[in-house]
Amino acid sequence: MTKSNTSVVASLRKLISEGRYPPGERIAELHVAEHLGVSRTPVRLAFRTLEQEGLLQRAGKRGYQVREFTETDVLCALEVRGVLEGLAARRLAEQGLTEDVRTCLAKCIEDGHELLAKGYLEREDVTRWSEINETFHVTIVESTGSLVIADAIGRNNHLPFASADSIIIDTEALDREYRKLYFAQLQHQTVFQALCHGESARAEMLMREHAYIGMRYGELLNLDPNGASAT
Amino acid sequence: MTKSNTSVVASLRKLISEGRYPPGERIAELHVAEHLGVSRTPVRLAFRTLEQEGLLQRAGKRGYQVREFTETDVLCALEVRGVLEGLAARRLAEQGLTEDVRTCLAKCIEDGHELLAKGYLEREDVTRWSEINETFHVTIVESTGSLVIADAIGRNNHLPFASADSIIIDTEALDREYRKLYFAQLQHQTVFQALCHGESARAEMLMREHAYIGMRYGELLNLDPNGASAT
DNA sequence: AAGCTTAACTTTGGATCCAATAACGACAAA
DNA sequence: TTTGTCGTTATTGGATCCAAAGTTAAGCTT
Repeated sequence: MTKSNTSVVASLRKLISEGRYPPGERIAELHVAEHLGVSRTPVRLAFRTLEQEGLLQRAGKRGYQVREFTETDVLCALEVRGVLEGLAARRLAEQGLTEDVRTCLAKCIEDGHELLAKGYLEREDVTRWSEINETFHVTIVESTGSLVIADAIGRNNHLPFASADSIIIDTEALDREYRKLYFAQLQHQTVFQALCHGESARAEMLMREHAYIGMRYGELLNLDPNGASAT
Repeated sequence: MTKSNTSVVASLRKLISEGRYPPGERIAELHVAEHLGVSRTPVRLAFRTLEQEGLLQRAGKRGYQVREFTETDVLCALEVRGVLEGLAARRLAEQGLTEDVRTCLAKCIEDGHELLAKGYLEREDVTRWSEINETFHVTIVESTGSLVIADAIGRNNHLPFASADSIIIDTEALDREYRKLYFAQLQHQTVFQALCHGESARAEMLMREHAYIGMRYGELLNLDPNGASAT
């Protein structure tokens, strides 16, 4: 059969998220290799990748085990993602917006509001939101010269989606977190919208209003540390 | 010789950051293997790890190349780190503080102010700051039940330190970014200090004052999206 | 019967071998 | 002289082999 290595990683990730290899369980190279019909070598490579992604962890000195995620872990991962996207959004805003970005954002905002009109996010809505999000993400990546932030987002992306299916999780809490993430993103887009129409003053006001993530980060140099401590 | 795999990763990372394998250059398994006196297998494993870390990237379909970082990439990575630490700090603050955390933070703040008293951060100061930071980081990790954020920070940690040495970078800009990061951290610690003394009102005031990262993130559900757009 | 020692088996890590393929170069034809 | 094609070479990916380390279990001793 001879699958390519990337597909081994994908297959293994899928197996784990499906619960075929339950969290906390030790995972043997040979077993996976036979299961996927490949040699041990690509499996070992896949293990390294999955370890870096955080889906696997070393079991003492001996092999790997599927990492256990608590509910807060998953929610944390979503929060990390939200914060990083906020950072990306801020940098994008600082750089200025090209025409492509504007049209893309307009579409995202439109779709977003439509999705938001529904009271409760169904599972398929989350998927759809994920697609919108993906577009938004790609736009940011392509506009931002630097790939570093995009990488950071990408690195943290697998976690919630891979593990949310495999663990018992309070769907209501998950939904709530998704909504938070979504609202945060909508706020970013709102700021962009203001920027698109050249209303920079209003954009800045919105940023302050939203305690825009990292907004004052660039101003930190002007702060007196002792003053900050004493104020 | 038979080095362990983790040491191969470390050695390779060191070689790259020393510029032995210049950015953008293609890097061959065999060459590295001979250079380190090991077989190709551990090198291949190391390549996967380094790829996930973002230090290597695929060169087309064929092999890897050392990733090139621009100055903004490195600064971006530091900014990512700052944002993530801000998030970690917020969660820690929400959870409440144990006695260990309090003493550790007190020490960090003391050392921090001392370091800050110097006008300009020397290279060795950056290292020292890095150590203080490490303590702070470990404390956060041990206190926070969830390892996810710590992972996220860890994943993005290699980049700036590994590449800052290997590329030509405006040291003044780097220093500026370090200072920003440091000030941001000091702000977090200031908030903690207030929390330590039970001055929750003042802590909250400081959070608002600093546009504390993610502070209002938990309040987003109360916002009317249309209202946010219209306000 | 309980605990310790030892031996067999399991499993990982490293090295080597083989196959596939992309890069490189040489040679020939236009 | 230039370009296209074919053949060689270099390099990666997968499979297999071997060694080392650990785990388990059985047997022996006290």
